[in-house]
This record gives sequence, structure tokens and C-alpha cells, in this order.
Amino acid sequence: MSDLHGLAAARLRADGQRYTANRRAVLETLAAAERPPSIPQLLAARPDLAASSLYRNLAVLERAGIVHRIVTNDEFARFELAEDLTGHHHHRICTTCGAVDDFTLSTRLEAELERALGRVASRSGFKANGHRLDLVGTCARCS
Amino acid sequence: MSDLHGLAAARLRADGQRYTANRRAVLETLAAAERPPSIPQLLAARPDLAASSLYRNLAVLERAGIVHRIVTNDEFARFELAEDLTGHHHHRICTTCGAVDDFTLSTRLEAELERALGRVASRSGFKANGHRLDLVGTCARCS
DNA sequence: ATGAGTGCAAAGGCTTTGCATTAGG
DNA sequence: CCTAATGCAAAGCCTTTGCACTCAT
Repeated sequence: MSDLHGLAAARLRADGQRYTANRRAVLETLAAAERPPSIPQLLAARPDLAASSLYRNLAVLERAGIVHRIVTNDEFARFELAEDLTGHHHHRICTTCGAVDDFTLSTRLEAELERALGRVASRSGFKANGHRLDLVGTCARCS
Repeated sequence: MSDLHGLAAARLRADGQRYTANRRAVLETLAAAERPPSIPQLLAARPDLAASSLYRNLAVLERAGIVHRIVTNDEFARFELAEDLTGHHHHRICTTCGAVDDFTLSTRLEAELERALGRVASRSGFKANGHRLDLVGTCARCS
């Protein structure tokens, strides 16, 4: 995690962007979070940060491949560090409270899935970038 | 598809709702669509339909289990008929143009996935409602 | 008849943009 | 230095709500 900063700086530089204090703050908040926070949660965690800057920075960090936007059925998006910084995983999404947390599948099943999806993609001229597998339901606290 | 209307009427009635001309129109547009339309697309297809009614009706139809809201990384939600009317399937999502279309997996892989996800859910006290598996990338037209 | 559904317009709320100022490299 | 980044305020835009009218049953 100590070279999260180095990595982020490098990727931003590659994209012609600077690694500023605000961006560092966003990444640290994400790295420290138990669960992917929404924008309101990020704003609450960093009251000093202007909303417009947060929106702009999340967009920049997403384009640079450092953070990833999770879209749930919840009203706002949530953000996490990119998969290559945290490892491939999936999300358990609670439709009642909107909470998101992570789980993984066996590498065997994951590989099989990857093969099947590769076939689906090539069959249709689709260029796959990755997949998204979420478990949707009600978390322990909400049921 | 002819008893889409009968089914919809029944489910709405069960929810204390009426099956009106607007709701019929929305379902017919969804049934006729090649790909899940967004709200702007639905409005364009039905210029006579007030935006507020469309929003209200989509919410009603979703609660009654007749339509399903698909959330992509795209800016607006897309809608399709519920899975029990069309069969279980997954989505190929183009991150460039936002288009969504369907694919299916072998029943074998699907069953295996279901088992694995069942284990993941029970292990954490999560009550699974279903899963969502999407292939994310660039469609043939956009690449 | 009678309450749900509809349409229009206005309000709401998250997100984006303009612009002058600050700070990164 | 010189440009990107920031913050504030204003504008945008999708979505929701209020209210009087209409239609389904």
C-alpha cells in the first residue's frame, strides 16, 4: 500500500496529470475504507474538499485506471481502487441499504467463466475488457 | 408474447394497480425493442407520453415484477422485460456507446455459478436474490 | 361513482461548468 | 514560469412532486 502513491503518480503522469494533495486524499480515503464509499460519503470524510473537485478528480483517477466506479441499483455510484491494485473480486450488493462488499470465487471457476465469456465475446466481435459478476440480495443486517 | 398483456394485468392487479393504456404502451415498446431502451429512448418512441407518467409507470411495473431496470456505467438506466418473461440471460455492455445486448451461458456453467454463489451468500448471512453477470467492453461497431 | 392514473409545470438534487485564484513540476 | 488544479457560484439535467382533470373498473 505504501507504493500506492508511487503507482498513482506514475499512472497520472502517463496521462499528463499531476498527483495533487486532493487526489492523494481521495486515494487514501479509498484505501482506508472497509467498503466502497459513495460520493456523499467521500465528501463527508473530506469536508475540506470541494464537491466539484471531487467529481473532477474521480473522473481523472478513473481514466488513469487508478479507481473504479461501481454502479449498483443504489442511487449513487460507489468507488474503489482499481482491480489491479486490490485483486480481482466480485460484489455482494444489498438492495435494501445499498451496501457493497467483496467476495472472490475459486480460481478454477473464475478461469472457466473467463473462457466461456471469451467465447461469447469473440463470437460477436465484441472486445471484452473484463466482466462483472455481482450477487444481488439483502445483507444480514437488513433481513 | 400475446399473453404478455394478460400476465402484466394479473401481476398489476395483484399489486392493486390498473393496467392502463400507457402501461400497455411501455410494455409493447419494451417487447418490440432489440435492445433495452433508456428513458430518453422510451420518450422518443412515445412522444405522446408525459415524462412524469413514464417514470411513475416504470416504477410501478418494476415493483410488480414485470420490468427490470438495468444499471450500466452509462449515464441512464435501461429497461427490459423481467427475466421470467424472457428467460435468464446476461448482458454485453459497450462502454463506448452504452449499448446493451443479451447472451446466455450453458446451463451447466450457469448451474455451477449458482451453486458457488449460494455458498458465498450463506457463508455471510446474505440472502441472495439473484446474480448479475455482465461482459464489459467495446462492441463491434465501436472498435 | 370514486379513486387511481395522467399531464403539465414547478421544485429538487446530484453533477457539471465558468472563471478567477492557487499551486504543482 | 506556465499550465493544470482548485473552489465557489451558477447553470444543467434527469427525476420527482403537487395539483387539477380524466379514465378505468
